[in-house]
Formats: sequence, C-alpha cells, structure tokens
Amino acid sequence: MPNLATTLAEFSITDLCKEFGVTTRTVRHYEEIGLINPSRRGQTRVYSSADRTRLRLILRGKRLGLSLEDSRQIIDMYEPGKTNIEQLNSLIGAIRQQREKLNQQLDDISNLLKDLKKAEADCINALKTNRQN
Amino acid sequence: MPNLATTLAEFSITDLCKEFGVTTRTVRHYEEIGLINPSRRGQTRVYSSADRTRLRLILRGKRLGLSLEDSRQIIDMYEPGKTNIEQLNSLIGAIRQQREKLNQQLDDISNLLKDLKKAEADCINALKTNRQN
DNA sequence: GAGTAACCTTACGTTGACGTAAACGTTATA
DNA sequence: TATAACGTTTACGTCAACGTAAGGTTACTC
Repeated sequence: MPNLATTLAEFSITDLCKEFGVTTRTVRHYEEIGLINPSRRGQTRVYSSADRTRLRLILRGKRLGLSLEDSRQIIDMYEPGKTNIEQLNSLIGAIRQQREKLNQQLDDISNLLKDLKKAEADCINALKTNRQN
Repeated sequence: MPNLATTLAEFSITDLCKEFGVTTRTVRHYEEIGLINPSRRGQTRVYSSADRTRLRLILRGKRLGLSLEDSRQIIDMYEPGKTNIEQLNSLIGAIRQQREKLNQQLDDISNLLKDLKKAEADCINALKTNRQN
C-alpha cells in the first residue's frame, strides 16, 4: 500500500513527464478530470510526492487496461479518510470486485503466455527445418 | 495453443453474441476491420469454430487491455502458415515483446492485488473500530 | 534586449471501438 | 396473413483519452 504522503520532494510537470514517459498534455488532462491536484506557485504547477504516487498508480492502471475512472476508484480506495460504515461496506464490495477482475486477468495472462511460448517454439522449429532444406 | 480449425460446428452471429456477451455490432465491427472472416450462406454470416476461437482470443485480449491491433498481431502469431525466415525472426521478436509486456502486467497485478488486500483489511478494521464506539 | 526554454490557457481535432438509427429482406409461427 | 424474430447494409453519432495548434507570461543567459 503506497503511502500518499511520505517525503517532501517537489516536482515540476516535466520532471514527472520525463520520469514516466508521458506528455505534459497527459498530466494536465489527469488534472482536468480531477485525478491529480497539484498545488501552484503562481500559475506554475508544483507536484508533491503524493501527486507523483497518484500518477504512478494511474499509469499502472493504464498498463492493466483500466479506464481512468477505474483508476480513480482504486486510488480513492487508498484514502478511506472520513468514510462512514455504509461507505466502507460498499468500498469492500468494490475492492472484491476489482480483485476478481484481476484474478481473471491473471488467468488470461498465464494462458496467453503459454500460447506465446508455444508459438515461439514453433517458430524456432520452423527455422531449424528451413535450414535443413 | 488453440487450434483454429478443430471441430465442424457452425454458429450464427447471435449464437456467438449470446455466448460471449457482446452485441452484433461488435462482431460485425471485428469483421469490418478484418479480424474475423465468416463465410456466408446467401447474405447471412456463418461462423466456424475457428471464427469462434478468434473471437474468444480477441475478447481475452480486450480483458487484458490490448487494442484490436494488438490482438490482430497476436492472433496472427497462431498461424505462421507460409512465413519465410525473415518473417519468422520478426515474429519471434514480436512474441518476446508481448511476453515482456505480459510479465510487466503480472507484476502490476500482483502489486495491485497486494494493495487491495491491504485496503480491504483496513476497511474491515475501521468497521470493527467503529462498532466499539 | 533578443532569444530560448519552460511554464501556462483555451479550444478545436483525432483515433479507437463501438452505439444507434433507418430501411430493408427472410423465415417461422400464431 | 401479419407480426415477430432473425438477418442484412449504410451511415452518422458518441465517448474516452488524449494530440495539436495558437497565443501568451516569466526567467535566464548570451
């Protein structure tokens, strides 16, 4: 569980973009839709370690094929904050749903990996056979 | 490795749609972009087991966050057919790339699962604490 | 003080993956 | 025989996730 407020570092938008290999437009877009809320020095955005972590989580979600809304939900799970009992219960439900989906993904991936290994072996075999002609 | 031509069954478009929980528009869209090529009886599409398998692979890819183009590549890997040496080599490269991406996904998922477990435990704890107030 | 580098806002454009509507042709069944 | 229940094509619409262009400010340095 990443702690969203650990160190005290500051980052510019290009710092984060270079680190994660995304464009400034992308990061600003995440702000537009309320996924990140950097503070400002004048007009300029100043990103904290917490902001950086949120970005990291968003991008991890993207690698997993999650929508930004999915990621928002998951990230919100990290900060239960002042949630009441009802919210906690629905949160647990959401968590379990996400976990089920992820387990399905694990299954899919292991199958796909199996397929790809086989495909690679077939290729290599075909190359060997070709060489003998 | 799924064999793309095993049985001799036939399927209508709604057969497949019901089985996989997608709309006819979706399946026709996959045909529009050349991912599936059902035969025809008159004007009506007739899907073979091979077509069905391709659809299954596409949808598995979707669950993994792959684009349809990604899926096309992967599916093409299953049918090396009349590929020459150069093609085979680039195919092996593509396969290894996909495998790397998938391993990254595995890593992401296991991390995310860890996070979610922790979040769930936190929730349950919070509920217990609440109950004592 | 002119350039250029890094930041900003506003706003329209694009791409992928379908949704949705219109208008039509078969087949089965009540 | 009409009215579903399936199938078809054509074509415009939509939504997410940015891309891209235009125009402007601040900050350094040559």
